Amino acid sequence: MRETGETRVTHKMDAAPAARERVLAAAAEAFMHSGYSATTIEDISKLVGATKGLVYYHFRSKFDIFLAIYEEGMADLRRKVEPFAETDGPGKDRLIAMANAHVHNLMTHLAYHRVVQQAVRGQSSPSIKARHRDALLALNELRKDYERLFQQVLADGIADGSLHQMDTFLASRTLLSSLNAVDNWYQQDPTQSKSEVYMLSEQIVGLLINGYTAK
Amino acid sequence: MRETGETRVTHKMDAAPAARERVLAAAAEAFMHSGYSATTIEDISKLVGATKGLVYYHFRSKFDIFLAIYEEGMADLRRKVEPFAETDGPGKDRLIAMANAHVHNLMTHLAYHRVVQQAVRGQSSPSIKARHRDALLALNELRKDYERLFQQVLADGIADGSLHQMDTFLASRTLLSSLNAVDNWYQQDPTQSKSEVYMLSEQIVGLLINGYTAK
DNA sequence: GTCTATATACTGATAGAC
DNA sequence: GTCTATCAGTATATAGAC
Repeated sequence: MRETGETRVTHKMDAAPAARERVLAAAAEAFMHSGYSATTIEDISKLVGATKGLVYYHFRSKFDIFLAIYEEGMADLRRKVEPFAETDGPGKDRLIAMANAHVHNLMTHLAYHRVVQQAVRGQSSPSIKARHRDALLALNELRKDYERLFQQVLADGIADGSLHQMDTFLASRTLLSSLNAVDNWYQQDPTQSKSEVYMLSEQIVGLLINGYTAK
Repeated sequence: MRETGETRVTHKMDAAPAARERVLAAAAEAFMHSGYSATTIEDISKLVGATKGLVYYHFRSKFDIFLAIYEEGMADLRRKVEPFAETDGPGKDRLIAMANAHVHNLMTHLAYHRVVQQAVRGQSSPSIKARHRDALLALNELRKDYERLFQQVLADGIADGSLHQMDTFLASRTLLSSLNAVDNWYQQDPTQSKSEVYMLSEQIVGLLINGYTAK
């Protein structure tokens, strides 16, 4: 998928992150606040505390920064959610665990998540370059793969009777877009403890999976 | 709210819409496909079949076009949904009727709806002008008013026992953002009949309100 | 009312100094 | 590796012809 032959050392976890990672984090923050188009390379470099030269040393183009953020965000999300799809137990329980992992990842990696969401929209820009278009289509495949995890667990839950009969394609679409929609209104709060984040996530997932109607 | 003293003749409904309305519709379409920032005035004027001069004759700035679309879209949505909040009957039934009206409006006015959604995001742009910021805050109040319709009906439903006990603020947030999230994946299809649109809307609302778990 | 021409400013990206 | 300087392209908005 990557045409460059660069060797990427992931998860280096130094005390001072490499410049490349600082650029990525700053760009995610900037894209989150202002959107991709409205964010300038200068915005990003200012956030890093450097100049444009630094940014262009580490990335070929603004779009490449976007791609890197998307890939990293999506890979992390999948890493966190997939294990719950593969456990044993009723489909309902697995679905709830997946949904909680999804929302929790969203809340704790809000910037990265919002960038991924931006890619889902604005793919049909008329003036988009052919090369960019292909890259977005490839990312869309990653998203579809992720969606299939939910479709499968929904089907399992219907089969074992823990979920009611429904169209699993429509249901996965509706559920996932609902989970993602949390990023529209959730705001990170530094005073919020880890357990508070978990509790909020469980409340939201409870409403989404069990609905609003009285039993 | 509007500082200009212009007299706006709304709903003129001529066979040939006024140029101003054609610009608005074209802009909504362009904003939907490419986003606000990536859309140029030239894109809009080309869609109308005219030049930039026309656009700037009817609107002072690109941002003013955005505001006009938001206001019109939000007013129309409220006009369609509010009546269902004010009927008699159990909260659950009213909530379902409101949700259906919301999703149906979204599906049939997709371009306008996506523009409204864009405003909900990207409000915290750092380089935003003070005047624009105030206008966005005013629009946000319209959105909050609309959200209160749902909060009230949720509270009614809890009181009459048709909905289960829950935090109505969190629930209205979760429900509304889920309803709005439909615009991320729904694609208008000219071959789809009116009744098919209604049926799809009811399926989605059913999943959102009743949940996915077996009864 | 609508178009043409243009002023003014900004942005992505490059080249080369250090 | 990072910065400075700058180019080339594009965008908003205006002024004035028709």
